[in-house]
Amino acid sequence: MSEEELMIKQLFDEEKLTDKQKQIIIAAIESFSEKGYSATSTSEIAKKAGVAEGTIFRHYKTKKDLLMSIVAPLMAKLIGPFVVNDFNKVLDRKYDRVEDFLKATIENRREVLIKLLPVIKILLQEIPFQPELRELFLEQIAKKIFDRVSIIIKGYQEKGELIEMPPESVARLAITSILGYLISRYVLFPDLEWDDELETDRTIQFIMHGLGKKE
Amino acid sequence: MSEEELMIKQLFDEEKLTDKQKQIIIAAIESFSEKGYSATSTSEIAKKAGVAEGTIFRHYKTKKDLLMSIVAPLMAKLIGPFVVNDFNKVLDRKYDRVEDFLKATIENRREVLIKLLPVIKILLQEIPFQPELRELFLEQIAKKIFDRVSIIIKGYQEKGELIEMPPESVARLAITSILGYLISRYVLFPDLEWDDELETDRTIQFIMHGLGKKE
Amino acid sequence: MSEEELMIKQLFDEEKLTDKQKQIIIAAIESFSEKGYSATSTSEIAKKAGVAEGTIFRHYKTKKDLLMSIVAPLMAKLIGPFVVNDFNKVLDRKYDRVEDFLKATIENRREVLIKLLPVIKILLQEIPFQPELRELFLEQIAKKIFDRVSIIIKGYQEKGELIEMPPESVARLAITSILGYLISRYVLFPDLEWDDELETDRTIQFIMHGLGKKE
Amino acid sequence: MSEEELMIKQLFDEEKLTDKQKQIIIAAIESFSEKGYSATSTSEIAKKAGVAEGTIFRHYKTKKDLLMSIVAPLMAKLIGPFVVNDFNKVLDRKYDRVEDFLKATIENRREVLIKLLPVIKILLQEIPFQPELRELFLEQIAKKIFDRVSIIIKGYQEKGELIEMPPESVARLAITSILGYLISRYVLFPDLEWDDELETDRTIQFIMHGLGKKE
DNA sequence: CATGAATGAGCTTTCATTCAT
DNA sequence: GATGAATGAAAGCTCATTCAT
Repeated sequence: MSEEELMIKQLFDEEKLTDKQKQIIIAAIESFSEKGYSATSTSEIAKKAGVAEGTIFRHYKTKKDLLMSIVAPLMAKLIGPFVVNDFNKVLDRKYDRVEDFLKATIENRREVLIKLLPVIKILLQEIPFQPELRELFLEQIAKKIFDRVSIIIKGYQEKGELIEMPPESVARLAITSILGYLISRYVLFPDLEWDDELETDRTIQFIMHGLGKKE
Repeated sequence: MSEEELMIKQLFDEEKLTDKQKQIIIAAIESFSEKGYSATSTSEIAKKAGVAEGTIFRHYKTKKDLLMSIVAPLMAKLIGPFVVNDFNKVLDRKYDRVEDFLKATIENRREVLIKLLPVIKILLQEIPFQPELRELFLEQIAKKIFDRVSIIIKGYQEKGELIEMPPESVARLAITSILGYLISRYVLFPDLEWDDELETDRTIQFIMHGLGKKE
Repeated sequence: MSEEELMIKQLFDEEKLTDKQKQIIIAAIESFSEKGYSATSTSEIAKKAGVAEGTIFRHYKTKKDLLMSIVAPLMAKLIGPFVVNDFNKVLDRKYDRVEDFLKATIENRREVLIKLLPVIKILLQEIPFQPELRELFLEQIAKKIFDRVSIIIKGYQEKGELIEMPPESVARLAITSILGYLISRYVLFPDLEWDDELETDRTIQFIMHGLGKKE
Repeated sequence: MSEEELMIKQLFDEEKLTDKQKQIIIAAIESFSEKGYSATSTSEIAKKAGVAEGTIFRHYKTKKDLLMSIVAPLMAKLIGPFVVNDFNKVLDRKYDRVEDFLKATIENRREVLIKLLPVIKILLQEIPFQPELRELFLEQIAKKIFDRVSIIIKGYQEKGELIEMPPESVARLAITSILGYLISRYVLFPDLEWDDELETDRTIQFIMHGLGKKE
C-alpha cells in the first residue's frame, strides 16, 4: 500500500482526494496497466478498490473520465522538470558537457519514472486510441518538451558540443534512445538482470558517440 | 481494396483464404488497429466485412483466435528476413560497412513495414496484455532476431567496425533507434512532412557516430 | 419566480413551507410535468432546486411522497369551489340560467386552472399508474364533485332548464366538454391563437344546444 | 393469447413478425399500458415475453424504438378509416343525417378501439413526453383527421344540418365529446356498468342537441 | 436542518458465442 | 459454408435512499 500511496502522492499531491478516491485511483491504475483500459471493467475496479460501483461514478462521470483524471496529472509531472528551474541550471551552463546533463536528467528522473511506470504504461497504451489524450499529449506535452529541449540542443550546438543537425532530429534521436532504454528496462524485460548504472552510461555514450569504433 | 489485398498477400501468401476470410481479416485489422482489440466488437467486424456474425466464428473459434491468426503470420514475416538467406549476404561480407547493411535493411524492409503497419500496431498494442502473444513474441521472435543480430554484430566487432560492448546492448541500442525512427515517422507523427531518405541517413549516422561533434 | 411563487401559494397557502421546501416543490412540479414522474430523477430535482439530494428526503420520505404532497393539495383545490359556499349561490338560484352558471364557473376557475396547469398535468398523467392516487381521486374528488354537480343538475332539471337524462350522464357530457376545451386550449394546442372568450361561449353554447342547426 | 394475437393482427397485419417479436410486442404493450413506459423495465418485458433480454435489443435498437414501433402503426390505424373509402360513403351522402353518420362511425370503430385500447392508452400517456411522438401525432394524425372531418362538417353545414360555426370548433367539440365518452367508458370507469348503446345514443344526442331542454 | 458521499440494486444496452436453418 | 436470430452474462451507468458529519 505504501508503494501506491507514494504514487498517488507523486501524482495528486496538490489535489485533495478522499480515501475512497485514492482507493479507486490505485485500483484503476493497477487494472488499467495490467489488462488495458478497455479490457478493465468498472465493477472490477470497484471490487479491487473495496467500494461500491456507484461510488466510482459519483467521483468520475464516466469510465473515460477516470482514465483522464489518472493520466492528465502524469502529463503535468512529465513536463514538470522541463519547465521548472531545474532546467535553468542547464541553461545556466551548470552542466558543461552534454553527457553530464543527460546523466543528471536520467538519474534525476529515474526514480519518479519507476514509481509512475504503471501510469506511463497506461498513457502509452491509450494514446493511440483516445483522440483527446493524443491531442493533450501532443500539444501540451510533446510540443513543450520539444521546445525546451530544442533550446538546450541549440545551446550545446553553439558550444560545438553537438553535431550540426536540425534540433528536431537531434531531439528525436536522443529522446527515443532514452525512452528505448527505459522501455526495454522497465516495460519489456524487467525480469532480466540489469546493471542500471552501466546501461545508463552505455546509453549516454551511445547517444554521444554512436556505435562506430573510435580509432 | 488493392492496398488491403496486398497486405493480405504479404501476410498470408502461402495459406488459402476464402474471400469471406479475407474480408474478415481486413476488417479486423482495420478495426483492431484503429480502436484496439478489446474495444472492437465482433459484430462491428462482421458489419465492416460484410459477413454475418456467425461467419466469423465459423472460421475463428474465438475473438482471440482471430487476433492470433492475424498477428502470428506477422511474426513469421518479421523474422523472415533474418533467417532466410537474405542475411547470409551480410554474413558473406557482402556489406563491408555496417552503414550499408543498416541502410539496405531499412530500405529493404520499409515498404513491407509500411504495408504491415496496422498489424504491427496491433502486435505492439496487445503484447503487454496477451501472455500467449508475449511469450510467442519473446521466445520465437525477439530471441531469434536477437541471436541472429548478435552474430552479425560480433562479426562487425571482429572486423573492428563496431564498438566493444556486449552484443545485447549494441542490439538494443540499434534496434530501439530504428524502431524509434519508424514509430515517430509512421505512428506518432505521420502527418508531419518527412524527408524519408534524409531521416533514414540521419538515423544510421546517429547509430554509427552518435551526436557528438566530430572534430 | 413570482409565477411559481404564486402557484405554491395557491396550493399550499395554509401550510408552512420553508424556502428549501418551496424550491423543491417548484423544481419537482416543473420536472414532473415536463418529463413525467417516473422519468424524473430525484437528483435532477435536487439540482434544479439548488439543494442537496439528502434534503429532499428529509422533507419527503420517498419520491412518491413528494409526488403525493404535490398532487394532494391540488385535489383539495379542485373540490374547493364545489364544496364551499361559492356554490351555494348557484343553489340559491343566483344564476337563473345554466349558461350563466357555466360561464361564471369557467371564468372564475380559468385563472386558477392555468396557474395550476402543470400540477394538473401531473395528476392526469399519474392517475392511471398510482393506485393510491387513483383511489384518492375517485373517492375524494370525482365522487364529491359528481355529487355536488348532480344536485345542481337536478335543480336545473326541475326548473326545466335541462334535458331529462340521468344526472351522471349529464355530468359526464358537460364535464368532458369543458375539460376537452381546456385540454385542447392549454395542453394540446397552446401555441395556436385562441379567442378565449369566444371559444368559451361556443363551448357553453355547445353544451346547451349541441351542434344541431336551430330552425 | 387469442385476444393479444388479435391486437397484433390488427396493428401489424401487413408486416411480418416472428413469434418472438410478437411476444415482445404483446408483453411491452401490456407492461407499458399498465405501468407506463418509463416505469417499465426491459428486463420485465423480456421476462413476460419469455425471451432473453438481448433478444429485445436485436429487434429494437432502443427501448424507445420499441415504443415507437408499437405506437406508430396505431396511428396509421387511427387515420385509416378517415382516409379510406369508408368515409366516401359519407361524402357520397350515404348518411343523410349527421346522427346516423356519427353512430355508424362510433359503432364501426368501437370494436377496433376496444381491442387497441391498451395501445391507445400508451399513445395518450406518452404524447406529452416524447416530442417525436407528439410531432408525428400532430402532423400526421391530428391534422389529417381534422382536414377530413372539416370537409364532412362543411358538407353537413351546407345541407343545413349543422350549426354555423368554424369547422375547427365544430370538430373540436364533436371529437372531444366522443373521446370523452370513450375515455370515461373504457379508461376511467371501465368497472362501472354501462349500457353502451344507450350512452352512445346520449352522446350523439348531446352532440346534436346539447343539454338544453327542448320545448 | 442541511449536506453530499456512499450504497447496491437495477437500469438500458452490448457482447462473444451458439445453433437451427 | 454461411446465416442471423437467440442467448444470458456482463458492460457502463443511474437510481432512490441512507447516514455520518
